[in-house]
Amino acid sequence: MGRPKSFDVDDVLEKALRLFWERGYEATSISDLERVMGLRPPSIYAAFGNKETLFKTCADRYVERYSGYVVEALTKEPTAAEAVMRLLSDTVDAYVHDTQPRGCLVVSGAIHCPDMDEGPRLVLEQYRKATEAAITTRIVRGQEEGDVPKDVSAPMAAKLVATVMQGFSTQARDGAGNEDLHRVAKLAVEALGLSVA
Amino acid sequence: MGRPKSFDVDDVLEKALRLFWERGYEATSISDLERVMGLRPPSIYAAFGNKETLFKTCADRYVERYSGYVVEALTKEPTAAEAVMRLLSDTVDAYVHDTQPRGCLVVSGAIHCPDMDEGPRLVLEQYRKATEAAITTRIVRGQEEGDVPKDVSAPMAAKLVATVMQGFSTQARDGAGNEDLHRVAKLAVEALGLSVA
DNA sequence: CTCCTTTTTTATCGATCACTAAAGAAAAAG
DNA sequence: CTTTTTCTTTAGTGATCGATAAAAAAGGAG
Repeated sequence: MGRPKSFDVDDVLEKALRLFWERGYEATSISDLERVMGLRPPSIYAAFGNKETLFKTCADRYVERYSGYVVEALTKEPTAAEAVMRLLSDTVDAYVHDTQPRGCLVVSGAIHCPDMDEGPRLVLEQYRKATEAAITTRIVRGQEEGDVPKDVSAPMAAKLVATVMQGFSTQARDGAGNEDLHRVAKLAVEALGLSVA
Repeated sequence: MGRPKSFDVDDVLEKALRLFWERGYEATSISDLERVMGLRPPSIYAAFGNKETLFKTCADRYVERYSGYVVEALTKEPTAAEAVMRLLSDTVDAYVHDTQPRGCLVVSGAIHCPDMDEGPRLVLEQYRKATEAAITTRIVRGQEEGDVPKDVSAPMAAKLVATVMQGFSTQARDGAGNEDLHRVAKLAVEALGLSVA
């Protein structure tokens, strides 16, 4: 019962996500969000709490809707080398894409926040670390299955992959071309030495 | 003639630089700068213009005082492979250092600014691109001098190195250890295939 | 000393920040 | 219909943003 919402929650959330993605947490004001969401402040606060909880909701949405390729790449390929190659390749396509803001919300969305130990920055940091951990797990699996040499340090190889992904976000925002970054991704994987022989 | 300044310009500039380095351009307020510089607003504005020009002055200072290792690494080593190895190694030491803020001001100091086409963000972007260009130049030189295979794409190899450096800034801010990043740097260089045979 | 220049201090400025109280409007329930 | 519930609109809150006007203070020049 009661008066029904005049807007579609999913729709306005997508618009907020796009703005946070483009401008980052701190540089996006409630006033900016009002404009793109087409809502007055009380509607925003009633529906999403406050700016920080709205951002967290958007971050979760980003991971669900725009980062699916990470798990996809790490689970759908037969070898760790192929998984990592696909991961980096799909990352490039996600970061340099005509219909999306450049770069990654998780990497570049909240670098500097007043409090390092809580808030948006920490949420994204946890997502970054979860990604790196997932890569480590995939490489370890490769070693168990025999497609990755045992002398490779899975955590360090994974950290290099994560580092390259994070660097790609800056590169994408600086205007790097899709094709160039694909070549860089290929170079990076070759240097990893993940394939046996 | 006239009343002499009550503060040392170099000294307060260093303090402003450290704060921008730690918190980034947008998250650092004039009020914060007042506190660490020990100055009242009119003194800051009279000496440094406004917040944006103060940041640019700090960015220039950062490059001069804390990024000297880049040119050093690219000019003082006999081969491109050694130059790149030293560059990444010194980058790790610069980004994870007990007496300095973690990460890089040029990479992480101004990700999101209202105007993409001017202001702090653009200044840092230009520094990032200058670094990548310098790496390219060094690798090309290696090819001319015969220590880098001719079939390597210098621009792409340089972009990978720049990407890893940029990723290191995020890694450093996320708490990665100095030793771990050194291992990652070594991995990255090995994968580059810059050495002939 | 007095004058002149520059810097300091004090006290703000208007704009914008994130956020909200209160009243009006739109639906379902009775 | 009236009542109840929920949402939207209007209009603002105090706090902080970057930046400044005006006056007091500290030096050198004469």
